[in-house]
Amino acid sequence: MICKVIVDISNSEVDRIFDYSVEDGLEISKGDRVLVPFGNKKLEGFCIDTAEKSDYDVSKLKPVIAKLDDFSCISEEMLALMRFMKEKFYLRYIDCLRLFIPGQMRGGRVRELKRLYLRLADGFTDEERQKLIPSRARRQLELVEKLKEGGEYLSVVTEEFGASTVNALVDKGIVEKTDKPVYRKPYDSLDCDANKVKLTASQQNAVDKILNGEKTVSLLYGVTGSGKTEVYMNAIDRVLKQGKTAIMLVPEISLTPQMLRNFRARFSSGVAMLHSGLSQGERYDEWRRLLSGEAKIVVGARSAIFAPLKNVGLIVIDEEHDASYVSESNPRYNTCDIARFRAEYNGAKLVLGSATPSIESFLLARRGEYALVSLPERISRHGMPRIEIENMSQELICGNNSIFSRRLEAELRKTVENGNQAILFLNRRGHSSFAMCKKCGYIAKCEDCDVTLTYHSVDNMLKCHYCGKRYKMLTQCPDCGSKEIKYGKIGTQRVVQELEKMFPGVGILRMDNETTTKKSAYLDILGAFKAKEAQILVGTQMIAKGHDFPDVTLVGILDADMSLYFSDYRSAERTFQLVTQVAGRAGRSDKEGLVILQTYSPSHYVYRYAKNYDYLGFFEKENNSREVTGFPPYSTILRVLMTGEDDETVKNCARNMFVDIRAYELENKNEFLFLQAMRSPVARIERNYRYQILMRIKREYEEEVTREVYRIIEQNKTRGVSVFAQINPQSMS
DNA sequence: AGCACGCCGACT
DNA sequence: GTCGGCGTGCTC
Repeated sequence: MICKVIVDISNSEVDRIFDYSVEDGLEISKGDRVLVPFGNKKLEGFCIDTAEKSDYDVSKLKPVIAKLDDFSCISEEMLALMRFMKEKFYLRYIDCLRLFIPGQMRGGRVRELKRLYLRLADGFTDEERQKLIPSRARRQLELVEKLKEGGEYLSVVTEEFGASTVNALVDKGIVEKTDKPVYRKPYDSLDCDANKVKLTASQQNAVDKILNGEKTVSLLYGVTGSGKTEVYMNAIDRVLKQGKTAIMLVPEISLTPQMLRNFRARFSSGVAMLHSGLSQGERYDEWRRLLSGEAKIVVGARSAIFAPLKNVGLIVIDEEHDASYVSESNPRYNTCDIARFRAEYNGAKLVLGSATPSIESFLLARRGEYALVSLPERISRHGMPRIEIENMSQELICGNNSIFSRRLEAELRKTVENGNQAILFLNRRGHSSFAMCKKCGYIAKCEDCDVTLTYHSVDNMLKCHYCGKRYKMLTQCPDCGSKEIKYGKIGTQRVVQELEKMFPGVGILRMDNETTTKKSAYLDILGAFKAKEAQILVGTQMIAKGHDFPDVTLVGILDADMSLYFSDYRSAERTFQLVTQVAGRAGRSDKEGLVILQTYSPSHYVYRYAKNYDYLGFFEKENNSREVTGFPPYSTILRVLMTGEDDETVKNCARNMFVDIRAYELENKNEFLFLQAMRSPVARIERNYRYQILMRIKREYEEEVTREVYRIIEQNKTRGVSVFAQINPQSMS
C-alpha cells in the first residue's frame, strides 16, 4: 500500500505530497499522523490519502516508520476542508492541518493523564463466570453485574467494593485492568441548573426559520438584549435531539464568560470549550472530548470552527461582524467561509448573529442568498442611552484646546459627584494615523482612491495604502488655510494625566493593549472597576464589548474620528459598529445613560445614523457608497504579499509575478478594477523586506481571477521569498 | 526547513 | 596543498 504524506514542516518547498510505502502489519488510514524518514531524519507527518499506485518510482519509496496516535485525528471532512482552504486562500497543506489539531500533539508533547480502568474481559459467558466465582462471594458477583453496564475507574470501584474483591476477579481473568485517559475539565465548578427559558413567539419563530428554512445560512439580526443567545441555545438543543452536534463561535476578545456559563448550565458536560484562555493540556483534553464524541457542542473563539466534531447540525457565529473572525497572519482565512464549507458538507445550518451586521452579510441577506431572520427591536429605545455629538472644531474656535469638550468635562464632573461611573473610550488602530485640520475637519485623502491617507512618521509622508501613492505631509489646510494640523493620536496615558489634574483623588483605571499584555491583568482591571474601586475607566477597543457595568452612566468617545478616517474602505462600517457597541456600555440598568461622542466631523453620516441607532438607514447609505466606489462587497481586493531577507530577491520576485499578472489583466480588462505592485506600507518587518501586488477584481470574477493569480504565483515563486495571499485584508501591515 | 554536494579564497 | 565560505538542489 502507498501512503500520501504531508510532512510537518511549514515551508512551501516541502509542502507537497510525498509517497511512502506501508509495510505489512502496519495499518495506516487517511487522517492518521505518521512518523516517516525524510532526507536524513525522521519527521512527523499526516497521511492524507492511501493508494495502490504511485507516480514515483515505487522501488525508491521509503516505508512509514510508525503510526503516531491510537486514534484517527483528521476526518474525511477536514481533509476536504484542507483542500478547500488551499484553493481559496492559497495556504499550505501543513498550515491547515496544524490548525486542525491541538498544538501539543505535535512533537509528541502530549502527556495524557491516565488512570487505571476496570472492565469485563471479553470471551466469558455467564455460566463460565458462575463456575469461577463461588456463590457466597456476593461482592464479586455484584461487581460483575455493575461492570456489565460499563467500565469504571479502578479507584472508584475499590472505594465501593474493596481491593480484595477487585483483585480476586482480576486474578481469575474475568476483569481486566487497562489505562484510560481522564480529561481535565475547565470550569468544572460551574453550577449546572438547567435554566430553560421559555422563548417568546418571535424567538421561537426565529429558531424555526433557522432550522427549517431552505437556506443554509441565516442572518439573525437583532439588537443587544433582543435575546439572540436564547435563540442559539434553543436551536442547538433541537439539533442535539436529532443526534447531531453544534459549533458556537464568539469573538475572541470578549471571551464572554457569561455565554460560557450559560452553555455549561444548559448543556453541562456535553460542552467543550476552545479558546485562548485554556492551558495547552486543557485545550488538548477538550479537543479529545470532541473527537471521541463525548462532547457534542463546542463553544469558542475563531479557531473552534476547526473542532473535530462529526455530523455537525448547526454552526453559530455570534457578533458576525467582529474583526477577530478574520485571521490576519500565518494561515490567513475567513471564519465565515470555513463555516459555510462545513455547513454545506454536513448539510447543516449556519447562523450569523449581529445587531450591526457587516455590509457584506446584510447585502447577501437582502439579495436572498441568506435567510434574513429579525428579532423585533425592544419596544422602545428606552434603555439605549442618548448619544450626543460634540463638535471639536467648534471647541477650538471657542478657545478650548483640551482633549475634552466642555460638555464632556461638565458631565464627567456630574457623574463623579453623583457617585456613578464613567468610561472614556479611545481609538487605537494599529500604529498609523492620518492628517486632519483641527479648524475645519478637512481630511487628507488620496486623489485616486478616495481613501484616507496614512501618516508615516518615519519619512513624514502621507501614503495611500490602496495604491501606494505618496504625498508630502500637510503644513497648512488646503481648504481653510489653518496651520493647526492634527496627525498624532491621544494616548491613554495622556488622558489619565489630564483626568488626574481635573479630578484629584478620584479613582482612575487605565487599560490598553500595551499595558495589559497578560490576560489576568485585563480581568483584574475590569474586576476592580466593577467593584467600584475607581470611578473612571480609560481604555481602548478592549472595553467596548462584553461586560456589564451597572453603575456606568456616562461614556465618552474621545476620538471617534480615529476609526472613521482610518485608511480602510470599511472605516465607516467599523465606526458605526463601534459607536453602537460602546453606547451599550452606558445605562445597562435602570439608571439613564449618556454617550458623548467627540468629533471634528459632526455632520458625517455615520454619526447621524449611529446617533439614532438606525442600522437600516446606515446600511442603505453605506451599501450605495460601496457600489459607487467599487469596493467590497461589489469588488474583491486581492493582496499578494511577498517577504524575504534579501531586498533584491523579493523585489525581483514581485516584479516577475506582476509582469505575468499584468499580461493576464490586459487580456481580461473587464475583470479588473485595479492592479499595481509596490513596496508594502510596512516595508520591513523582522529583517524581512516586503512587497505587495494589489488588485481589485469585479466580484463576479473573484473565483476565476484568484485561481489564475495563484497559478501565476506558483509559477514564479522563488527560493528565499515567502508568498501569501489575502482576500479583502483588514489592514495592509 | 535542513542538509549534502560542490566549486573558489586565506591558512595550519 | 587543505579548511571552509554559502549557492543550488533535493527530500517519497
